[in-house]
Amino acid sequence: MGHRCCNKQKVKRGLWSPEEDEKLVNYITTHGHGSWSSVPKFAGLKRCGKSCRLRWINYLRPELKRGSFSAEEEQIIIDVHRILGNRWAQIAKHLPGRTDNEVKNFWNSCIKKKLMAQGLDPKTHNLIPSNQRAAHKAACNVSQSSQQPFSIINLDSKMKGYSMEINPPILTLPSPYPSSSSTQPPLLQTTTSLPLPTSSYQNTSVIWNENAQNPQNSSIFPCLSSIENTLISSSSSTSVNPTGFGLLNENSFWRTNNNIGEPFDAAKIFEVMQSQDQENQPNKICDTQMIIDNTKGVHDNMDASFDTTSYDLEFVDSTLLPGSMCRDLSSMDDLAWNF
DNA sequence: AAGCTGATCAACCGCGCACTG
DNA sequence: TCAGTGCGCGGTTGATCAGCT
Repeated sequence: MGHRCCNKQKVKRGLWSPEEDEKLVNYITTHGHGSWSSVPKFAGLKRCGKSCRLRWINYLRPELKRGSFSAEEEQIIIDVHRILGNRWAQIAKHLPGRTDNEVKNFWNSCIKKKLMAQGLDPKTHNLIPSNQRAAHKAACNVSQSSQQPFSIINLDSKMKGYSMEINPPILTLPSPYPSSSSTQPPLLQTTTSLPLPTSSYQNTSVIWNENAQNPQNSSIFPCLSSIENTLISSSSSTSVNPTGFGLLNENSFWRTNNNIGEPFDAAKIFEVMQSQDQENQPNKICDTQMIIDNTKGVHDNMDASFDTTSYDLEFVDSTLLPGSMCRDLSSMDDLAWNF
């Protein structure tokens, strides 16, 4: 059974020969593909139009980048996948020269296993509950030592000790208050116990959670089991928080490279994002940080401001933060989840 | 050297959407 | 409004390769 577009004629299948490739390239470079269904006829190929299209898009296009994925590309895939899921074509748009097929294959053959080896659910990017993690680890027979660690959180020393929240997975770190302070939340005991990388926090978007500094308000994460419970409940949902923007409110501040501490303005954010998009920068807003004014709690608005069922995918896609979202699960197990 | 196994990747398949008459 | 057609996308398959025994 052939494709609907080429049922009438007998078409060749399987691997393309160099001669076929040459015919297709010659035809498309001189005439363009126009209607794909008519390409094989005019190009002198016994293939269906669909097959020609696929061959051109995935293999013959001159702008294609061949070779293995760079670490940066890998991180972009992870970041974008976390938000968009298996929308390979959308993900590939963030990787110039890469095809959806290539990205999909790379994900399935490589990234997926790495995430699983690190105790992450490749679908949700959340931690797999501890009782299921062992089974996952056994299932994916990948050597931890050979893994290039991902970063779910990159912090530098300036940020150590602050309470932050990432959603999802949600993670709260201790407050900036000295350990002697009575306001020290009963969360993690010391920040230095966290084996977090100390570089490139500029690529990490974080949400500061003032409530976490306040034991009275701190309904989240009083202990690890709560964290894990949160993660578990989060991972049981099929929805993901696309950007974390939902945590922002009017008391939030927005900072770009040239602009520090302006009041949060969604329209302005969108404007900046669009302008950056127009400049076709691969790392659209990598350098952008959301700085939350921690004079007011933002947690109260979390639930109301983020509707997992109604966010605009196009908007999300246009405002992605490649390399700027949750990072580093390399040490997630350690982080752990060792309490 | 031969056989086995897992990884990789090119290509196919089927579905859904958009467009057109 | 509806059927037909083409295209794009995501899931899956199968051929090939590399590493191991």
